Amino acid sequence: MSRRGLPSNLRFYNICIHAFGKWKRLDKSLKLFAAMKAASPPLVPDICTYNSVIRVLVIGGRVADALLVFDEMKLAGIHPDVFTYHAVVDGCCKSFRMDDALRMFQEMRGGTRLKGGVVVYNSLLNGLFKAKRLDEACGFFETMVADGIQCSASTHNTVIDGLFKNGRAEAACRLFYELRKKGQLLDGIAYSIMVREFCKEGTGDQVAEAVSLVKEMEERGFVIDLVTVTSLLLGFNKSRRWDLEEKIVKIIRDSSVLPDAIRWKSNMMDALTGPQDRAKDRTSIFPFDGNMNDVMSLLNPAVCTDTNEGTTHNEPKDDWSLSPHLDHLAKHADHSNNSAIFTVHRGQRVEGMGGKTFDADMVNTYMSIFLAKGKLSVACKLFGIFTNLGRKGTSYTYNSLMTSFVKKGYLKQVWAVLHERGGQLCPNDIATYNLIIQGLGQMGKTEVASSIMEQLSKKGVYMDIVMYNTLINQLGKVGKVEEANCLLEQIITRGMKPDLVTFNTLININVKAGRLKEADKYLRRMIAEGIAPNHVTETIMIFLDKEIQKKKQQSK
DNA sequence: ATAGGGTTAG
Repeated sequence: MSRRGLPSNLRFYNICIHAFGKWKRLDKSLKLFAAMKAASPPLVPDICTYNSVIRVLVIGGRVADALLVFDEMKLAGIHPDVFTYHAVVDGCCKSFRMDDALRMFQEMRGGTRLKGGVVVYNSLLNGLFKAKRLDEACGFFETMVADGIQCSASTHNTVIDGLFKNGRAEAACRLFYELRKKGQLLDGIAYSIMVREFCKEGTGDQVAEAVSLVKEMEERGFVIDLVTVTSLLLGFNKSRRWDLEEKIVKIIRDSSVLPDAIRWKSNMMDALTGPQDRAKDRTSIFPFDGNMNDVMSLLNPAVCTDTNEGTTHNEPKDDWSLSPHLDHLAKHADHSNNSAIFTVHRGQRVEGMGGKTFDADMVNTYMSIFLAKGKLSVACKLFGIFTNLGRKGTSYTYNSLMTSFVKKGYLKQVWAVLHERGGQLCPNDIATYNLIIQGLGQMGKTEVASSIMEQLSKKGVYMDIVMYNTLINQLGKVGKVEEANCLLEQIITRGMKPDLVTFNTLININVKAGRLKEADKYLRRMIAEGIAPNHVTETIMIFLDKEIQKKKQQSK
């Protein structure tokens, strides 16, 4: 297509659609698309338009729609390029649609012979690890090498993190130390992952090891950012090694976030020792009367109103349009921000001191420390101080507060917090929904939790392994063991792999229900999957043993 | 334009 023939306006629209996507204003982007087509003379969407719209849909968590638009684009005779494939592959990976992601990837690599860069490979690699498909992830890593792709630091970080999260700590460490020996392709993030792992267990020795790694980071000139500092703070608190905190301040020469974080902490401690506002702890703002419709509408307006499904067929069809689905989306742009169920992006990235999120992230960190200690009212007070500052909480602030409320059975407070968020721009992230599922179980509303998951499933919304594990446990507790067992098959059907928690939960609920044979079956299956039992499994097995002994005694 | 902070099991 000749450059001269292109209306200059098209480029302008494309840039705006892309920009609004970054701000998570899906509605604005879609409206712009509609406006563009309605212009006179009408502008014809080009590859850049489609790439932008697809990216925007992915960012807004509307992966299913993004895939439909992707198909429409091909039907319209526009050939996807590497950017298009990158967007759809990335979207699929982030929403646990690994089979779709792999299919797209093969289409790109085999069918169109486009050569994707290392970024696409990294995206897929990360997705496979996140979906707990360890063997495939390792295999894919080899494919990458075979394809002649030059691994980047991100590749190694993804593999190190993926090995840790899949119970292969030893292999992860080996890779890290091997790369360190070679002195190549390791950056601050690799160190940060190692620091996190050493801090997680919280024994004094391990946290000391983490501190020495941070020292090495400093020597190598890597930035010790807020993510790393957060891991350290959690480690100091768990191990109670305050001497290490002092030590690390001395180690760090360059100005970094750590001194700021520690100063922030002492200011916060001062504020917290002031008079406690008990009323804030127990405000019952939410008039929860047991009406489950409220819960459903809170979860997802579209589930209740049915407006989205109904309109598709009643609309006058424009037979000439090459993008009917996208047109439909654009027409209903106003609702598009509400009907996104999850954001694909989980939390917000932290840029470091000076960034707007510093306070929010510090609150998050200390909130989880207080909550872990069961100091709910201190956490509430902290939350109050934070809200009075007039800042918007990131989703994690709410999530950690709600986790604790849910665990203590303060469901009213959970609803209050959710209502507070009602008018917010950003859709809740998946952790929030995991909490709701958990909360419903606490209220004895397992069947509601179950039906919500079923509806999400029907809508093609992605659910992560935590959500499944939570529901499996709840079904088991109310005696619906058979249904729980079925969920395992559903996990597999959806292209995910059950993890250690899934199997421990399944074994546990089957033991408790007296189904010893099934419990044994799941144990074997777990081992066959290459998942190593841990101390939780052991506890469950001891219980299983006792049950078997009891049975033998009875039969005598 | 990809990677790192927590959440699920006893």
